[in-house]
Amino acid sequence: MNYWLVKSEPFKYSWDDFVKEGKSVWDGVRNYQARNNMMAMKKGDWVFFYHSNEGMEVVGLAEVQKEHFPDPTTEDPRWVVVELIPVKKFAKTVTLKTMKADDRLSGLALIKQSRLSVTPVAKAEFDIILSLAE
DNA sequence: GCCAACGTTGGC
DNA sequence: GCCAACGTTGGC
Repeated sequence: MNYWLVKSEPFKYSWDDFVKEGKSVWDGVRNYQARNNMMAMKKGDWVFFYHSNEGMEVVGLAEVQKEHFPDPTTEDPRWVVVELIPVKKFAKTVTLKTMKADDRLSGLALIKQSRLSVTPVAKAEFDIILSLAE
């Protein structure tokens, strides 16, 4: 079981859009590192849903429903997508500010590589963020 | 709106 | 294969 974090700009695709649709094919990723992370996702892995730009906070938890398959939005065979389903919206969102202020989260890939749209989350980090969300 | 960080492209 | 130029992302 692995843990991840995906970013989305809420005015493009928000948590509410995600819940409304009931699932999401995570397409449009055009970065090798992010792609590699998606290829490492397994069905049942948990994924934090983070709002970038506006909000800058983790808003909910998703689950990997389908492991990687070719990105239907491009002919280019290099790119893949995964399918995610919403699990739950957090009672309390966890802001970037909060995570940055927490020493235990100083190694978080989200913080170290702020431009990467799909990042891994260590189990310890996952547990900490989850505890902050309740 | 600015700018730092970083990835990609293309000329040599 | 190097590196300058350029584009994009995302925090502030």
